[in-house]
Amino acid sequence: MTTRRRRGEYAQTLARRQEILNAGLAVFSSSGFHGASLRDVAARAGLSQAGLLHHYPSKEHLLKAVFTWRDDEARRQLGEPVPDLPTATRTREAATLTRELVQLHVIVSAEGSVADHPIHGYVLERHASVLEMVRRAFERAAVAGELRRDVDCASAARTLMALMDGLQLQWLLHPDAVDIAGDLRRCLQPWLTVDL
Amino acid sequence: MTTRRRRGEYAQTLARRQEILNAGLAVFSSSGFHGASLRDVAARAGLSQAGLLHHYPSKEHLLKAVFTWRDDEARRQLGEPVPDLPTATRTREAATLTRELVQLHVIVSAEGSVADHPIHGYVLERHASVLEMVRRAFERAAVAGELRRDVDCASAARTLMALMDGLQLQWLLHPDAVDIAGDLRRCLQPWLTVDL
DNA sequence: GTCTATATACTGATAGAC
DNA sequence: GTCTATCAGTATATAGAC
Repeated sequence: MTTRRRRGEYAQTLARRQEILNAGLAVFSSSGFHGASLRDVAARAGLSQAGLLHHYPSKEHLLKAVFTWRDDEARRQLGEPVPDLPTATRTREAATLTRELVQLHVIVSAEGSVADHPIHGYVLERHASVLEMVRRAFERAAVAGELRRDVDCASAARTLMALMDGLQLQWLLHPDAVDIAGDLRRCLQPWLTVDL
Repeated sequence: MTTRRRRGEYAQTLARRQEILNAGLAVFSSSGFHGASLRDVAARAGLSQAGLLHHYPSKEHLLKAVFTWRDDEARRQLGEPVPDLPTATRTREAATLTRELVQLHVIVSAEGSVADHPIHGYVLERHASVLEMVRRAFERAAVAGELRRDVDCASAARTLMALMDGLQLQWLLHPDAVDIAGDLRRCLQPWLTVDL
């Protein structure tokens, strides 16, 4: 659909929007949606607030753009389709936590849990989809005989996801007093028939 | 120190402040600190914004007042001093979750994880103190022989707390698709030598 | 203790020149 | 595509009458 564009112009616009997204990430991740100001984002991206609104017509549009950009990026990084449990765990352990990204996730998820928040639907949807992905990973582990028979996949998925969310918050508060990978392993291990 | 006050006046002021705290809880819990407005709080408490500021001289003071009020209440309800692990778990299970309270905790904890947030220090402090309380509960369980020898109390405490935080967020998003008590039990059980 | 009125600042969004 | 200028709305906080 967007084929046959004059190369130079398009690339420049894309680059500009990327700058804006980066700036938006920085601001939203430290102030949430309500606390953020478009002028602040614009200043960081090196253009005026009106200039910003040319690319993203409202604050809500911008937040959604930042969010979907990061989600797609994360999905791309984790790899599609759904990886198996040990691989996913190892990938998670290897990934360096970026304060900005973790804060965006934690703050916007919390804000978005309220029904009338502009991004509520999106947060809901994403949560369900990630949960489903994790559940499928557990089910595949079960089929592969890596999971103890008495473990319920849905419950395990909920637990694992809750744990990750909680640990990320802890890491934000006390980056050095936390052992995410270790705590995850120790919580998961009793459910498995194989070593993590 | 605050003895010998004329009863009537004092009680009336206290009641007024309590109304304001209730209103503040309602507003802060659905909009966080940044999204909340003092006019909104004042309106719900049935007085003007200037009237509100007479009792709590700034937005920050009000948030702190709401927060400490709720914390004290929670501590009082859970019982001091630190209860043992099975008792605490059972109390937790019995406590009905109030959307307002859970949201206040989740949203303000998330917002407060940022260093320059007005309540950052408070969130940090409270997190550490709760974590310490849970750790002590595990250590007492260990002494009582209720804990498996290979379980590290600090790690278990972090994990349990992270799990609680994460499950509360999940409950906000999908109140019916969650089994907090069950998930908690299934996660804790492998560490214990007794049945929960 | 509560009010009205107000100071001051910042918000998101729009209009229109270039 | 970017800007300046501006609008209308809202924010917290203060001043001072009652």
